[in-house]
Amino acid sequence: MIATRAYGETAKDARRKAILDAAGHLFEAARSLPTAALIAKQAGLAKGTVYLYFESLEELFGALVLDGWDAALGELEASMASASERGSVNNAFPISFAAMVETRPVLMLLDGVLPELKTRMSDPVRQAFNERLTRRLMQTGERVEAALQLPTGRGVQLLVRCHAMARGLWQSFEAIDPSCAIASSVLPSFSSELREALGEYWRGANADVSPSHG
Amino acid sequence: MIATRAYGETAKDARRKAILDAAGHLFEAARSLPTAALIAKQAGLAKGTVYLYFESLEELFGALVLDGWDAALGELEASMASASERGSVNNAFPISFAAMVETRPVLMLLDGVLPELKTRMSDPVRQAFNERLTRRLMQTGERVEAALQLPTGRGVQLLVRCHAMARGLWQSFEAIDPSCAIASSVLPSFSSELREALGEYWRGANADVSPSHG
Amino acid sequence: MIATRAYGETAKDARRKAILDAAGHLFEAARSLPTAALIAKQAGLAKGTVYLYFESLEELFGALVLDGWDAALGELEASMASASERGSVNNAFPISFAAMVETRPVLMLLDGVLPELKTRMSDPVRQAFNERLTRRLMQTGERVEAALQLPTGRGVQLLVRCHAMARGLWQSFEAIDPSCAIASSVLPSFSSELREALGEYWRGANADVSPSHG
Amino acid sequence: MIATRAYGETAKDARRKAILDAAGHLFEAARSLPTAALIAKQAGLAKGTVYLYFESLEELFGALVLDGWDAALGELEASMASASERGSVNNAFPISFAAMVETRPVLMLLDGVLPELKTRMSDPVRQAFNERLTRRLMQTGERVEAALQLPTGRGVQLLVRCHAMARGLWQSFEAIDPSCAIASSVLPSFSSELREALGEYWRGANADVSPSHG
DNA sequence: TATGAATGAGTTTTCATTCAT
DNA sequence: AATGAATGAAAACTCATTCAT
Repeated sequence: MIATRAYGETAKDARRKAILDAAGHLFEAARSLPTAALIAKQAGLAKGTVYLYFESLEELFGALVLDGWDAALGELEASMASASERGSVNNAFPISFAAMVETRPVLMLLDGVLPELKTRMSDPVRQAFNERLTRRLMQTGERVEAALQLPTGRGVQLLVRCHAMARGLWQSFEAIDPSCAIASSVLPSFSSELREALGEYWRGANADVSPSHG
Repeated sequence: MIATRAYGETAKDARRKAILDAAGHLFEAARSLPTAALIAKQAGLAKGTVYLYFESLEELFGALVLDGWDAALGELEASMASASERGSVNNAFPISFAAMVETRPVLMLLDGVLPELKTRMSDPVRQAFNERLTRRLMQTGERVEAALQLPTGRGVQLLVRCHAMARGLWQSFEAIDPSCAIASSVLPSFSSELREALGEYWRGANADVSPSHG
Repeated sequence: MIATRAYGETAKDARRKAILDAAGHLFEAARSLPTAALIAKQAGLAKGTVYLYFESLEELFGALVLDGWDAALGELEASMASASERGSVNNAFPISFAAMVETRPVLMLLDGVLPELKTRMSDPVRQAFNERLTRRLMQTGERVEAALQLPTGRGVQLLVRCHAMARGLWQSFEAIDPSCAIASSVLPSFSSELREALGEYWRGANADVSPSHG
Repeated sequence: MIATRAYGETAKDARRKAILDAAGHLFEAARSLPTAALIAKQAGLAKGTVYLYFESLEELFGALVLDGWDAALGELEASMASASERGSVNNAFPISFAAMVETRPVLMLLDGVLPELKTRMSDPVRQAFNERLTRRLMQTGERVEAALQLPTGRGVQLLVRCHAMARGLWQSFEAIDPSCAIASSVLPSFSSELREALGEYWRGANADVSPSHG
């Protein structure tokens, strides 16, 4: 019952990925950070092996967040690029963003535990995490600026604000208890809420400031 | 060194409040949920006494959140009412909201641990928590509707969306590591970000839909 | 299977003593520091209870050493005092010292793990340990000076040197493997070795320096 | 980055030596037994390779002790021999012994962990260790006897007793915490303590027993 | 010979909660 | 009502050793 050994960089990357997948699945199922023992079991490995690939659980979860956002932002960039080609850039961003979020509930779930998680990270781990995440966001920000012909810096700004809206709504809505959400009569579903709210924000963000007839 | 006994409802309420205060101070100082032992010590009581007033730590923290939002929303309602009297209702809401949030960092901090916290709540405790929070939000929503002459339901909606923006931005910015926040060059401070973002959202939310010249 | 509660200082002191006893017995039997789980079991308590009385295992073992030496040195002081009364002070010290050591093998055993133990102590725990041990030794040193009419400081010196001889011999001899000791033909038993070696040292320490006819 | 293979006895001995050196340096630096992984890294080898040269870590550390004492005793023998030629044998032994110890702090450090180490050795390893150490000591003992014209057996005896004094003093003094040692006012430094104590012992050990005027 | 990935037993410590006093 | 001693289930992480390559 000893796992096959991962020799070579490719195999090791794959194993690392497998561990992250295991952790992700468990987290999604339980909506709560899994233990090292559980992750190992799910990945078909021994507990110690997990620590061969990650220096601590916090680093592991950090990597999960980072990888998740990397993929999601990549998708977003692709959407923007193709929209840019078709000339229909206008409201593409909030729509693509909402789609991206809805496709990946794990990301929102992970965002929910991030504050708690960061608390427990060691200083260097947290620093590395923050830096990598920031860098990735800024990259997408630049792509957005290019696609929408926005001034420098405006891309990340929009990205961060849309993300904030999504994350905040998620936590109010579906975070833990979909059934007993806030005023389910008034605010029907996370999905429609998100689209509407992002739409409103986007409209305000792109309005000419001058003729503001509130 | 045995604490005076709290006879009668008033005395008991005061003691309950004292426990919550102790927990709140500790949480704010450490940015991490305090243990039962610590809370008791800070409140000058024995550990067991805490459990006379709260059935579990989760319930205690839930009450902390609820009380915090109750006070904050009360303030917000007052702001709206006075703005309404002065006739200057227009952008009063996002400004008051931002002010409210900035005055009470604990609330945002608490919001950060809420997902984790809810995970650990027992079902009935979580249900009660959700219900009370919802009810309180809807009450403020109605006041907002009255002050701004909005249709039914629109008040909570705006409230929830502004809250989402605030909570989401906070978590991106100041959650744990103010120094190493996201792209500090581009996105300077939580405070200014929040005001700007809420401003943009509010403009979009109140624009006539017809002449949308994006 | 819940242990009776130790209410009041006396009961708590007794329980603390019981835990130390349990640890001491286990250590003597296995000649290796017992785990927290084992100590608790031996003492008929839950693991967590041990940590109610000691902040860490290291502190516990430190207390074991301290208590052991306290008792042993007390005995030594008594011996010196009674010898002083009888006027037969001359070689009383090395003899009493040897007797003290032989009666208490645990002390020597503990001395053996002390370097290792100190390595693992936290700084404050180690500091406190060192200070208390030093203080205790100096107290006995003063008593020895009084009984033998020695100049100030000479008492601790003799104490430390005799202790060094005893500890060093023990570690060479019986530390772990009594059967396969060093040259069992030439150096028969720890006990006789110790008496002889201390006798030799004592003679040299009390010789007039002038007529040294080596 | 695969280490060159050690073909032939000489090459293998050299590699074995390199591993021991690595372990020794690490131990001296950290004052605590290094892990297999660390030793391997320091030696520029893979973990598995260490186990080609030593059947267990305990055996490795045992070898470290043995080699250390072998060198030290060799030096002592040389000192005695040269002192014997010059005719100035009288107090040469304690002086040479003290010098030997002071030059090699690692030895004392290793002595400190020996009890702990022996506890963990497997029976055969411990047996072999004890036997080799004994044999080496007896050899030096004989040389001492020859140089000082002592009766058979007296050499090891003196050797063991001086060693005991040194080891015991070291553990009281410098073992871990040089600053906070025992009564630093009364007992100034390990070095001077050792010389004085050995001097006293030596005088007592070589006094004629008959005219003992204590 | 050399490598280094995988193993998993083993340990300390924390802390919410209970309940005898 | 208040106390605080006792509980014991977790959980993270280490590290000597093995063995497939």
